[in-house]
Amino acid sequence: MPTARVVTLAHVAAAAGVNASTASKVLNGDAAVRVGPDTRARILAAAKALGYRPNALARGLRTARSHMLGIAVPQLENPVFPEIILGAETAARERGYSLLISHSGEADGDARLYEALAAVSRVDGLLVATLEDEAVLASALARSTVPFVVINRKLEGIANHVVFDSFAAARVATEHLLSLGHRRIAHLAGRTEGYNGTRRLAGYRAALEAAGLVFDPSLVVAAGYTVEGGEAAIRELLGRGAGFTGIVAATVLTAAGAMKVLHATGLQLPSQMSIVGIHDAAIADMLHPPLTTVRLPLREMGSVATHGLIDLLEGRIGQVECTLPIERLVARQSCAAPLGSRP
Amino acid sequence: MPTARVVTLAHVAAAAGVNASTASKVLNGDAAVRVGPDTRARILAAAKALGYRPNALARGLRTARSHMLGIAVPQLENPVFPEIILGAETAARERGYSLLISHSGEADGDARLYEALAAVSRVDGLLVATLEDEAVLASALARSTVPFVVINRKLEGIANHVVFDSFAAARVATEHLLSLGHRRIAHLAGRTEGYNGTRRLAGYRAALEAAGLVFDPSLVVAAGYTVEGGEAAIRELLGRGAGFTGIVAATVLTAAGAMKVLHATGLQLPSQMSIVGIHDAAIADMLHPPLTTVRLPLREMGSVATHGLIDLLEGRIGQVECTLPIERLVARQSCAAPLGSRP
DNA sequence: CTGTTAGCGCATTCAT
DNA sequence: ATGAATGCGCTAACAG
Repeated sequence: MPTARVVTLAHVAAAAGVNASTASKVLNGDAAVRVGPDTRARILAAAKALGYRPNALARGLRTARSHMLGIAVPQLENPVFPEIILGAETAARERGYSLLISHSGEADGDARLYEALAAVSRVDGLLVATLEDEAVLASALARSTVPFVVINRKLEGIANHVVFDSFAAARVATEHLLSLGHRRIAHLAGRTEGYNGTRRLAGYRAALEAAGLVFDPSLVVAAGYTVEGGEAAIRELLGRGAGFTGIVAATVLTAAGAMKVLHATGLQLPSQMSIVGIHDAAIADMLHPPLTTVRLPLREMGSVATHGLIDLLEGRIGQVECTLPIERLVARQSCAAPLGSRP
Repeated sequence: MPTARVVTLAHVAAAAGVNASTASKVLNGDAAVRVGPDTRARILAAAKALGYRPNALARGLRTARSHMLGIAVPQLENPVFPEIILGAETAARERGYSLLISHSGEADGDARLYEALAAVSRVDGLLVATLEDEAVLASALARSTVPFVVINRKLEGIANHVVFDSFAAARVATEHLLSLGHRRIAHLAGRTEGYNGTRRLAGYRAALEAAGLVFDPSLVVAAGYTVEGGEAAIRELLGRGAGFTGIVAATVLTAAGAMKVLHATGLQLPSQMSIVGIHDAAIADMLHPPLTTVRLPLREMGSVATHGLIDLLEGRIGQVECTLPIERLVARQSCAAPLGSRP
């Protein structure tokens, strides 16, 4: 497999009749270099004519900057992660960086996770969007030799992070149901220990209390972030016999799982049961009925984290701490006024 | 931002009291080197003790192999691509390669696409899963300086590709409906010019004809590969008034779009209309009713393409040409016997 | 204004 | 069985 003829800086310099270092300065737009306009033109012309492409490896070796970023995600099945990656990849490209992907899979135990992170070697920095247990993640990250920004959660003792306002997301979702007249609203929570889980639960509760309702723990079930979790949780809730007419689901997958069970139960959506999901994934609009959601700035989260990481790397800033506002509620057909309310 | 102390080969060599070149040979398991067992042990121990990690950039510069692969995908919104990426990333990691991601977005025109590919510079090879027009893609690829494998389509004049059996996928889907007693089966086709589109159409038609039915062009509409395309196509079909009781949808997104319209129309699924989708994405099970699908070897396609590309790179093989069999039909609740059939 | 020199970290001849 | 020397392609000091 003969690699195609590769044009090096030396070729360009030779063609332009200058020294390689001069060509390097000109091509890199080194501001501190004063060079004759004709020389500059010759170099540029030669580079273009020869189709010169700098060797990123050599440059990286010399400058100790690979211009590559790694992103660690737990999985690709949940649409949350492709969205984050999309934002990250776009931002990275804008800034002249490439994005190396690594999915940690079912990594448990920090050694395994650390391996996944280390596999993303030769990167200048790391974007971390995994779902590990706090302690495990912190321990793995403590060994990192490069700067990193944590996406989608705040970690005790770790400065750099970009999150969105999970509290507001749940509050807005709950308020929507409240405004429709619902008074008994259940919450299919995420992981009630995690950052997002606790914030969402708090947002749900705050909305309830602001409306003068009392928080009823029997209306809350931890459902995780999967379809199966949603199914199990709604069954549990239904089994408890604690009447409710609306549901705030922690994610769109949780909502989908709940809807499967509700359909099986024969309950009519939205007339007999309303549901709001948090995360406006494409699937929300494919569910039946189309799911009302809170649109989350996931792409933006990836993008902001990436710009922040690069700024960090380049010494422009010292820290990345950002909480993005949620976008808005997207009303579809999964919510209606509760049955009992006046018509 | 002081980069953490970095251990080089020289450090290891010094610690072991040997020359760097010796350490290099031992650490790389160079077979042609005979080295004293104690020396070898000392080197290995020193490397481990110091936590030596070879500098991938330096190694790449020296060997002219970056051990990085690029994957170009058109988008991340369609779950097809994350699945392919997952397979590719896993395979790459198994072989000691990293995966650099690049989404070409709405690239049209080969210059733009070429830029996207070139952005994935510094890679040893390229995995190409874009959706471009044949000519555009071929023209962009012609400029590639590295070997590539095309995923999910065959291209005129381009040898290396990994596809799945699109013909069989559509045939199996159609046969399922046939076996249930359907006789008027519509096809929401993909892009009827593309590789997959034509193969699927052919598979659909073959199944029909094998069952002694005549192919009716008025039952086929090009729907592309999006939800909106599915919606438009089913409306078109319904508008034609050509009666049918079953639908073979080119993708799960197409099927989801069709189902939205069918629900809006008030048709009962599956009692009044059956539907099968091609591609067993996670969403299939979240639709209502859960969608019967043909499971496609997407992850495997990514994995096989990646192994093939690496084999190509390493000179183990000369060509990658592979058509993967489909996995199987996954029956859910979107199909039933047609109304007219005996009970 | 431009050229010279040096070296990033590694793998690879070729000598011992 | 090991070491010395060389250079991959590039950029950064420093000369001139």
